[in-house]
Amino acid sequence: MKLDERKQEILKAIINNYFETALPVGSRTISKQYNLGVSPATIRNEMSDLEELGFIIQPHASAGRIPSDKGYRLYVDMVMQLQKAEYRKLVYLEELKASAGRIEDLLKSIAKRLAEETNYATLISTPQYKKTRIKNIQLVEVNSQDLLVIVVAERNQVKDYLIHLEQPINQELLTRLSVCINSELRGMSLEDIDLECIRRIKGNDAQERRIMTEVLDVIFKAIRQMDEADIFTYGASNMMKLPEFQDVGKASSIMRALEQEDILEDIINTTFESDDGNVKIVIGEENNIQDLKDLSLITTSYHINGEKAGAIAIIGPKRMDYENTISNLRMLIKDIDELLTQLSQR
Amino acid sequence: MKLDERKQEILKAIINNYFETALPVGSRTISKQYNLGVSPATIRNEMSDLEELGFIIQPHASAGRIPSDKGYRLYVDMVMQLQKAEYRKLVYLEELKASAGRIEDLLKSIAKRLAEETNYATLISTPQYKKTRIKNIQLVEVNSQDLLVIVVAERNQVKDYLIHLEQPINQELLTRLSVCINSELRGMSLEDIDLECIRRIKGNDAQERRIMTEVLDVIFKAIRQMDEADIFTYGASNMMKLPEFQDVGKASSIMRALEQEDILEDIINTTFESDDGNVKIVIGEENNIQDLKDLSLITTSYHINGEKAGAIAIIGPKRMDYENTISNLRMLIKDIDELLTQLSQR
DNA sequence: GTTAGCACTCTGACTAGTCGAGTGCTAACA
DNA sequence: TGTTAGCACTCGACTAGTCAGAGTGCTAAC
Repeated sequence: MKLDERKQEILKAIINNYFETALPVGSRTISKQYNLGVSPATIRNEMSDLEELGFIIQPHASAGRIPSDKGYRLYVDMVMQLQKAEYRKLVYLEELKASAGRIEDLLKSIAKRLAEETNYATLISTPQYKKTRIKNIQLVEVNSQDLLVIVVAERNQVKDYLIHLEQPINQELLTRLSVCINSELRGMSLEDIDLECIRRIKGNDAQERRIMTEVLDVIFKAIRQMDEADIFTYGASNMMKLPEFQDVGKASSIMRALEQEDILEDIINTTFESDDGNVKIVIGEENNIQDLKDLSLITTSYHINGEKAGAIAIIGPKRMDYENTISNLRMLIKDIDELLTQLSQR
Repeated sequence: MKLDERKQEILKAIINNYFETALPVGSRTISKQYNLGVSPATIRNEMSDLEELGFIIQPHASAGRIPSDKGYRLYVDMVMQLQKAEYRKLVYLEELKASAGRIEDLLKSIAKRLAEETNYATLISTPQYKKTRIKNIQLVEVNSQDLLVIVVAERNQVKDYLIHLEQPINQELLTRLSVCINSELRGMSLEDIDLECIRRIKGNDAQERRIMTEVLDVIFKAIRQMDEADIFTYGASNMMKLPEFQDVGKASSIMRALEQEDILEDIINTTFESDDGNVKIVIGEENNIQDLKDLSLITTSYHINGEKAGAIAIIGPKRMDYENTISNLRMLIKDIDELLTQLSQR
């Protein structure tokens, strides 16, 4: 059996109608509301075929039809093809840019704003870098016994730690230690640093060894933190307004899923790894997370200095407004990459 | 009418039973399950009195009774009085202490852990200080045109910003600027700094003015960020497991409330302001947040260096396990204050 | 002051019936 | 051969009625 033009039209009509009502769609409704020039009976025959082809599902014997994941997929692919790359700058970005100084804050604001605008849930990861390289390490004397260690790494990421020392220090000692650390560690990532290198840094003097041990400790901690990404969610409760989640069991399992870090990480990682610079759509069971089988994800990665750095996901019902959401995200990602790159180079 | 001993017993029985079942409690149930030595009829009379006194409510004509906010309040006050200060160290604190380096991370872990252990929702604010005072400002040259500004403030809080400059700088210039800034700003809080002071810092040299303008900008930003507190929630979806929130409308309004920043801020601020070193309980409509009228809050403040710094709240149903939760929180707060003080002094 | 008894009320579960929306199948039509 | 009208059938949603159970308030008796 072939999916001819009329079948496609009918499928589109079913999906469109279901998108509006969240209710199974019958043959009579379609015949009346979309003038395809055929009677309900004919449409019934076609619908029977569509069901056989796997594009629609009948929840029970005398109900109308609803789209299957395969049906949604076909529809979404059609939408994506048709969509022209009409570009308009997102107004709120300018606003956010002005208020945010840090990359992380900007990303959070964007996700929050996106959740408000779309009325879906959003997910965002802070930049995740593997093997961040050390650029520069500064040791600064705060008091005579308080030492500030500042680690500057690639992309101008900065972390600092305050160390309280047993014995007093002086600037001359610090300068010497600083030169030594920098000459050994500059350009290194965490896994480049071996025991031999650590031995060389620590040196032989007992007092210096004590200080260096503490300093190295916080340097490693800093780099480890830079390598890691955080994930934030917004607008999860938007899901509970939707008619398809009026069942407490369903709503509850969704809310729980959106609180579970491993699930969120899974979404972000999958997006991140399959990055090809485009917006991706995952419908229902296409992702393998059971608790999210009634949801769709629209995901994309963002980039800093042309390198992929993190991911954004919009989570909504399967009948979500793909067209608008996708185009929103497309535009966003275009501007955001530029903005983040600026921020990281400042 | 007086609340004599038997009435109290019956009230306690009603509350206890309601705590277990979340269902209205009838006179017969009480007579059977708690041997008070009187018949259901007598209990009915007493219940009628209790209702008149405002401690219990009858949801509808032929249902049993449920506690009113006033009834809960009486019960909670009794529990709080009885509770002996049996102190046991919370095991997980040691664990968390080991893994966390930053105050913020430690607080987050605690809130997360608390949500898991209690099966309620938790809320935590990062330390909020008003009028944070500047302790020390460092200007560090990263590259010839990149300047790192490090602001060290009271309680050893550190914030850093990287500034990209139009013209190159040298260490000698930086040292001069640094001395000038520190002599003017040390010990100041944001509101102490006036225009006159800013004028003095900026000086007369055009080049220096340009640099100083940018530097001051990020210093103000840093202090403003230190004064602000962030709020984090965990375990909100725990609420949806409870029988009293099986109604989607209720569940949804609760989830929405727990996402709204102003509501969370309200809870934290109220707790923070009424701090007297003790655990506080807010039952139902005792707080003036409509969306939380079906919930109770158990709240407390935590302290750093003996000064109140932030707040923790546990949010659960009105029939939550006050006794255990309170004693948990009491123990936690005892250890946590110490731990945070340690972390802030290191 | 306590209790037994009774009439009453409300809820929830169950049943039966009706209505409307929808289907599939068949036979007739163009 | 594709399209359509007609018809029997199915299912879910709604309504009304019944019934048992849990609970109450009131009264009279202990």
